[in-house]
Amino acid sequence: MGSRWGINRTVGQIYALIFVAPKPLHADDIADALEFSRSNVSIGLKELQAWRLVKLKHLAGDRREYFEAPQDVWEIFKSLAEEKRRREVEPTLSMLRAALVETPGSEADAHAQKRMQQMHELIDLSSTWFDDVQRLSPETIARLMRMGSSVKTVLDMTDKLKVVTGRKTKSN
Amino acid sequence: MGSRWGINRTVGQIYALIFVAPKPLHADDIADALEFSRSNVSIGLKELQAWRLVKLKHLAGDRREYFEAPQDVWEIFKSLAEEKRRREVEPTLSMLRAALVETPGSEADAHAQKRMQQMHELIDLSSTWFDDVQRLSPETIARLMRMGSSVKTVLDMTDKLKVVTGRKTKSN
DNA sequence: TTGAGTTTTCAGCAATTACTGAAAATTAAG
DNA sequence: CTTAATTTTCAGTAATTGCTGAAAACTCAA
Repeated sequence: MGSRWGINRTVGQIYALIFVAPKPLHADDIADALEFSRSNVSIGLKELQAWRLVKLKHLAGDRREYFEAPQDVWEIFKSLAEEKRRREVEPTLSMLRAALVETPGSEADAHAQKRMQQMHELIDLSSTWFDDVQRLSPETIARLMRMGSSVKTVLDMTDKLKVVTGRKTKSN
Repeated sequence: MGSRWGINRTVGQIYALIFVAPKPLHADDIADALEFSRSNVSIGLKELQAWRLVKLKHLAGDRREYFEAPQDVWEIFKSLAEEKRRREVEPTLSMLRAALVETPGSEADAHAQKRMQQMHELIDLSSTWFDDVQRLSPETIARLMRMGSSVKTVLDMTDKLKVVTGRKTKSN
């Protein structure tokens, strides 16, 4: 289920187990529950740590390493998005930028650059936007989301207000 | 580059070529340009059609099938999101729902359900929201995005207005 | 209806990715 | 320092996924 987030099946299973568990787990718990080899679990946990999806906990009087998932699901979502951005989005943007500074050698090249420019703009805009939104309080985000498409009405209303009071709109 | 959208390397390359090309291409063009076997290209194109990322075009006086990418990048983004939703998000939500109607057999089960409930809410909320936003005009979306986090100010302002005029807010 | 041009299918091979067990490394208590 | 508990590494193997060429199927013009 949902192995399309850049992590593979087993790592996903390990994460799911940690996510639903009522208390932190250690590697043997996991290997035991899922019937994976101990080494497989070790690698999986490393990967989950790299994605910052699990937190390492040391329990008093126990040398073993315990892992747990953040309690707040929105937190999880943010980590995932951040890592995905760092690993995939940013490298893509860099490559596009590199291609855009080349001098086009033909009509076709020039056209390709135009297309890459469009793609760059879209990706850049979305990721910057996501970054911004991420910084809002969870409540504000929830409010924004619950509004759905009626956000348009609010934007329109705001524009009108600004016109009336003689202020310039931010957009355009 | 960006093979994490659920399509593999070769399919990605095929798409990139079609995307930047100034005019529609046919399968042999692609096989030739990328040095893939004809069958590989055929399969790749099938997949791109399934994702609705390329459009089939029949050119007059030529029996071959030509393919091109939508001109509007936002269109591309929407197709991708829609398909991803249909293929990954919806099945995930169904599985979560199925797990949520089970009667928990233990404390641990009950806790697991609580967690799954949280996850379901988050995913459901985000995907419904995306659906809603998708229906806005490209300009409205662009405006919303360019606003970034200052959208909060607008929401706050709106709330105030509603209080003054005695109307209930939509949120909460 | 035939056949040339074109696309699709698929069995077999290649490449990649994932998993295991055993051994090595690390860690902390005694 | 030693030792036992624990984690990590890694070579070998298993499983999965991707690619190819050849043959089959399709399609349209004549």
